[in-house]
Amino acid sequence: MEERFLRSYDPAQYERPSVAVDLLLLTIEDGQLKVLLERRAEPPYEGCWALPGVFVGLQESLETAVARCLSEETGLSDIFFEQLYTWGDVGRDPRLRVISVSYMALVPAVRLHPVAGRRVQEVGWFAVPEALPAMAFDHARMLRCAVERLRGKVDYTDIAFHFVPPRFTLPELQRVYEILLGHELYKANFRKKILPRVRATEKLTQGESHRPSRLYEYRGGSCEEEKNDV
Amino acid sequence: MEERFLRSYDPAQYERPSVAVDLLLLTIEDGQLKVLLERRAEPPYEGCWALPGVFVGLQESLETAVARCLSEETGLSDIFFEQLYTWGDVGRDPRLRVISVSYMALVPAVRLHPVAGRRVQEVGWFAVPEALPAMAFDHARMLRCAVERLRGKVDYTDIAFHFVPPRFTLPELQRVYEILLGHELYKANFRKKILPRVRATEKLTQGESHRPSRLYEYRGGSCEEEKNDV
DNA sequence: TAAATAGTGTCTCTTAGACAATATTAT
DNA sequence: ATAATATTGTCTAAGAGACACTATTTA
Repeated sequence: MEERFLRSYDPAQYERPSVAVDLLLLTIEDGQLKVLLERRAEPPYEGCWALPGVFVGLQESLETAVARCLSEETGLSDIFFEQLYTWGDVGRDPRLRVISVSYMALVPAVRLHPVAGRRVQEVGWFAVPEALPAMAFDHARMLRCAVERLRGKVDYTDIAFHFVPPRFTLPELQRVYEILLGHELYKANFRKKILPRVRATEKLTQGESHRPSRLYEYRGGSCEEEKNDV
Repeated sequence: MEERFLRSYDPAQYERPSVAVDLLLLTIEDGQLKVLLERRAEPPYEGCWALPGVFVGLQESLETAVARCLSEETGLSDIFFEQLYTWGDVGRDPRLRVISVSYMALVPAVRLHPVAGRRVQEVGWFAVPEALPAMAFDHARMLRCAVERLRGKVDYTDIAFHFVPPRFTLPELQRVYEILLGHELYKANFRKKILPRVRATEKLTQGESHRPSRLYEYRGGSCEEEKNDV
């Protein structure tokens, strides 16, 4: 009853938590799923690695905050992302109350090569879950949650396409699926499943000492959201 | 770069949004999916219907806030709920910046009968989507999102079990599935699919002028989270 | 022509979907 | 017996999984 009154009366005057967005920036490189982490320069969790994140300004949407964070980390502004989960335990940050909205962002490794991030801190890409360092706050749990969600969506959505460039070969895409699912797939079956969702181009790969592979494009529009361009 | 500095320095001193939880409290009654709404007594959206919700206190977790809200609305403390999505557009509340974490709560209709809610305002159960009134804020969108999520989870989780009491008949459960999915199912196939997930009891239904139906219990532990007891 | 990878044809087996038949209660 | 609903058996069709075969490039 009191809270009711509180709510309708003047919630603005009560103390509020801080709100942040935290980023699960994922890519696939060297046959592994990798996540971007930053080393913390001061307490708490000094020296630990943490997910990139920013506080949400009073005049910006969650998506704008995510785009801002992505731009800082990669220099890119058209990376696909989607909201995952909001973490609000009282003690998750020992300094102050922070409610954190986590987002998963997926990017093809080739787009990252000239690492154009304007980051000051030390950053690194870590293989998941093989090569993860000690992580700050509840970020290890966030990561597990993200990977679980990603794995779950691989079979019934086209989310895996976000890990390959606009033109890709089917063997290349198959490797992405295999890495995400954690087991090998049969070429023939994979192609039967994927072919309706892609469009063949005229081009073939070149320069390798074996039969070249045809390049395909995503046919789009089917079951996955588009890139969150800004 | 500025935001980085801001973040690591002292985020506490900057203005913060308010954080609320909003509740999609759903049940199945009279062959329809229904949602609980409250009529707003003052602006904005005076007279419109809105989802129940509360502001998140500085010392309570999101789940605690949800349980508090559920208790106010129903008098119950062991209703299943799960987080859906966090809505953070700048203008979604014309008064002040509110970031809202929406939760879906599912309850069997029989538990609601002696409506023990301690609500002051006018509340009502509305059939979705047939009998929805004009809704405040972005709550209509929240509802669509919730129903979509619910429908999507019906086939690959046991979420539908939350709409039936601990002991239920298979025809009863089948009706829940049919309402959620929006189409009829074949008895024989439904039973084949469900039987591994339930445990038969010794009891049968009584008092109807036809063959009685066996009561079953959910075998649990398989693929769905448990109730969020408090 | 050998090595290496790309791409295709086809068989099997599981399972979802459809329908028919039988069972058990009250009137 | 009849009405009404519960419960079971079985056929079919579609799709996932497995494997063998063919194709095309460079060295």
